[in-house]
Amino acid sequence: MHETNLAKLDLNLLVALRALLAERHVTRAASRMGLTQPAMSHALARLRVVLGDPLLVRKRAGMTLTPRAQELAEPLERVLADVSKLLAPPERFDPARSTRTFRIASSDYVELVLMPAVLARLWREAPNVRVQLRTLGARGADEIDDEGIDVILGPPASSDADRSDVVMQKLITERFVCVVREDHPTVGKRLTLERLLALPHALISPHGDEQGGIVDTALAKLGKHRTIAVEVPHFLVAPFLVERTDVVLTLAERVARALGPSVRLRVLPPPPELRLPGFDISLVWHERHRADPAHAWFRSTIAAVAKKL
DNA sequence: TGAGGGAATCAATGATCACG
DNA sequence: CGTGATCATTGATTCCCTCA
Repeated sequence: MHETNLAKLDLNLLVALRALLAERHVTRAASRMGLTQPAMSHALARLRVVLGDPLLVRKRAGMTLTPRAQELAEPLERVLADVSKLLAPPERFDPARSTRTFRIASSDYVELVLMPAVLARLWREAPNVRVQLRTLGARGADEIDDEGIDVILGPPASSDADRSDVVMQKLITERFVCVVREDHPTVGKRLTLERLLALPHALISPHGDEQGGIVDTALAKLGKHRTIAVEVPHFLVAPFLVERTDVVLTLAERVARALGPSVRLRVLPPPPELRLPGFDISLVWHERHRADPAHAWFRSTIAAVAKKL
């Protein structure tokens, strides 16, 4: 048998071979494996066919190994040890010793609000793991097929519902607030709808979609319209524009909070009649990672941090 | 559900050795 | 040399699994 056909080979024969090589005795090899002596004799006969060698031959002192059998002993042990390792239950993930790299696709919103706390917690338990943050595109869960992305952190995309192989866990619910600069000349402690509409607006529009944002949708239901003076693609630039101008910006509450110390902003609840909906940030991953202990640990760490926010 | 194949067991045979 | 003991091999049968 030059071309080894593993599908046709009973790999258990290798276990029998190990017993035979160790015992040099068919009867004892049989009892070691819990077989009868003829069963082991048959196994030996099959091994002789497969390997094309007598393996054990009768001599005065009993059965002795052929040279081929002696050659086989050491690699056989190696192979069987590898097989045992392969079949053993997965090793438990040890955060303290892991040097794994985790890849996250997310937005600058998540990077600002979630990642500082996540990284702090992560490295407290696993000082040697590494994290790569990638910008989340508009394709939602489809991006976890790319370049080994472990998880997506962001609002669920509309296409995600089609994917049955993707798991989604809601982490935080976010509300919107309005911000103006702290010393804004015309805005006081409250923001009425009339005042809001009188102001120039900044719009955060990550994917540059034309139909405007959530605020515009809410206003349209009231038959109102606002003036968008400036449109920016990133969450984090907009507050700095607000700080130096008279524009009003509607953005996620936690971003406003996180920037509080470094940007002089006044945070105001949006006018209640606007009925602005909130949005969710979810943790999204592919089902294939379910049994991976490292991945599970990573997910639960993120979830635990998000719960505390 | 029944045919077919593979492996185990049972039973018998063959080979080797020790000992009188 | 003959005989009994021990162990491997062989053949028949049984059992179990798979697949049509």
